[in-house]
Amino acid sequence: MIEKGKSTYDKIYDIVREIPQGKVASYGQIAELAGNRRWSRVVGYALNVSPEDKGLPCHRVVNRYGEPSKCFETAGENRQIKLLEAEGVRFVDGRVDMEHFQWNRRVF
DNA sequence: AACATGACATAAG
DNA sequence: CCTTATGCCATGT
Repeated sequence: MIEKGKSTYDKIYDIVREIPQGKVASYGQIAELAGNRRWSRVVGYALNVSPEDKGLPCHRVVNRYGEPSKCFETAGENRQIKLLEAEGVRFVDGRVDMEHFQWNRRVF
């Protein structure tokens, strides 16, 4: 069967939903897993226009430096950081410790 | 079809 | 470390 209807955004959302709790993924990583590593920008755009946060842990997506999005800034604090820390993700100097918390997809 | 936008990534100075 | 500039690509107008 021809499976269509799956737009690029859907693929991206699908990957994002697979990010386990306590882990984070970079835009480039998601783009690559979604099928094209050059979709990094599209990933950000997709999350920006994401219809709902339901089942979409967009807070587990950070840039390659582990920095959270400014869109989560509220009252001078990043809600994204709080959410991640609540999941066990450690932050160092305002950035995620990517070395230890970046999603591997093949857990091991 | 053309242009503008964007929660990125990489390179260069 | 910082700022610019360029590449990249789906979407919306």
